[in-house]
Amino acid sequence: MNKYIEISNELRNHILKDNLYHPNDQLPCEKDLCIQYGASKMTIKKALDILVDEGLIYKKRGHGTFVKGLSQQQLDIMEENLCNTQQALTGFSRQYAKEDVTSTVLEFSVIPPTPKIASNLHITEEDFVYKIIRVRNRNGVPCVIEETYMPIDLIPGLKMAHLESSIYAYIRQTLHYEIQSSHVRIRAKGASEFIARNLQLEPGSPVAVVEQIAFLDNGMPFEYSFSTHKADLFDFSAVIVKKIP
Amino acid sequence: MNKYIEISNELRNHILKDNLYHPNDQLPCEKDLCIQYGASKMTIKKALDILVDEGLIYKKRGHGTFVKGLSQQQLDIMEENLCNTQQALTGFSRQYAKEDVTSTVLEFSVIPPTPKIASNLHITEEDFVYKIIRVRNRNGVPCVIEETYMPIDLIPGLKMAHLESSIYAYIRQTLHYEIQSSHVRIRAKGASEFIARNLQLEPGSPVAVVEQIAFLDNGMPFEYSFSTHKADLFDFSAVIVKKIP
DNA sequence: AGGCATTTGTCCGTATGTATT
DNA sequence: TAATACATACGGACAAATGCC
Repeated sequence: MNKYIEISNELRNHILKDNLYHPNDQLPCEKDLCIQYGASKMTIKKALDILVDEGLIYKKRGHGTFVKGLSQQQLDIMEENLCNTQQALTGFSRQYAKEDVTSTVLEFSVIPPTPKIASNLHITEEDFVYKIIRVRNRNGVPCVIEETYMPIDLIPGLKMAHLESSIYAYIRQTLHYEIQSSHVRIRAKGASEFIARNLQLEPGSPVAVVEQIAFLDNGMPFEYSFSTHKADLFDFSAVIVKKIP
Repeated sequence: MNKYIEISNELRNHILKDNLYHPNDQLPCEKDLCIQYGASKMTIKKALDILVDEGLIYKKRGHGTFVKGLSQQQLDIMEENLCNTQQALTGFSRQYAKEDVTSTVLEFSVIPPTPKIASNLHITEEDFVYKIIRVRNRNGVPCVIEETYMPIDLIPGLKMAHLESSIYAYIRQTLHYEIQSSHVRIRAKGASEFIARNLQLEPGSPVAVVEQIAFLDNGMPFEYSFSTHKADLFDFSAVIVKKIP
């Protein structure tokens, strides 16, 4: 593992687990951290900047580096979520790996894409896409319904069995692609009759919809999806840090 | 302005506005960019890494740097949102600066905080907080209702007039504090009777709730708020980029 | 399969700038 | 003013991944 990753992991643990650094504590200055970790200033800076981006600490020029005044609840959320943010890129099955996850496939077909789908998947309307509609159950309870489109050229050989377990595992392990990033858009709405029926809700009940475009590490969008979550099971966290002073 | 910010701004414009670099295009290699911009490798790398974080480009070691296969719609969203993500830290009035924004103050009082509020604002239950409930109107239409708590010690002298315009402007311009970051949590639910009445909705209609803790550049949380958005006016975008290979 | 050139990644050292106390 | 601490920028050495021959 890289040095700056290791240092940032260690410092993060000191804040979130070891209780070595508490909210509002000042961290050792960069020079001391250099000595402590036998690293250069750039390496320490890089390690600290990761924690700044994660929302754990802040730095003030001429002053020092400090832990933010975070509540225990926030610390807990962050401990759970820091990996989770990354796990958004590992698919539903991995995200809830500890729980009993099953899928009910409602539709699995190959169709020509609508203009919107073609555009977002960066293909033409003459290409074909898989259309997949799945209900995801956690511990036997339906909680998300996913409508997914993927270019067949990019993800060849997709079978029903993959849908019932994890498409992401197929992409990673069989096709040897890596997922690089994902652009999400979150909205709320009332459940349609179709959604309501499959999530065991009343029509019009509040649901959260995550529109996602996911990219492979070759820059191509390979998945365009709409995940509709039961409102009371949906919880999305994010940290926004000011970059430009 | 810093060199790496300028370079990254220029490259971003080449992608989003000048149409100089298109989706899937390869950018010049770092060495060439060094020559082109008269900058060192580290500076170019830093500029490019900003665009990677923003979700515009990706890099492959031993191969090069490329624009992602983004749709025009995505490019539009990003052009609008790249500033917006940062503007989440400037408050509602700034965010919708082009539109006619008004506020209706429903409650403005000073109360002792509940345990949850005290914890998230990192104060004791013996401190006091402002409690503010405001309806925000865009072009005369109520679209968000905000329930806000702020420690009176941190934000002294807050008056009704500030609530009717912008609290953030007061904090920045009068108290000379800067907002450093904000932790948000997004959920969906059905509107309560109170929410429904004030947003001119039917009770139970879907709404999006943003729970936010905002931090000053001294590390202290100064605002704990719940913003309830009319579902059809709520739209949140985010980019998730895989950091660890 | 092996070797080579290309390209980005990591890490170090150093110098200078800027904000705070 | 001086000391402190983080920020920017440069250059160089070596490592690791990729594509091509």
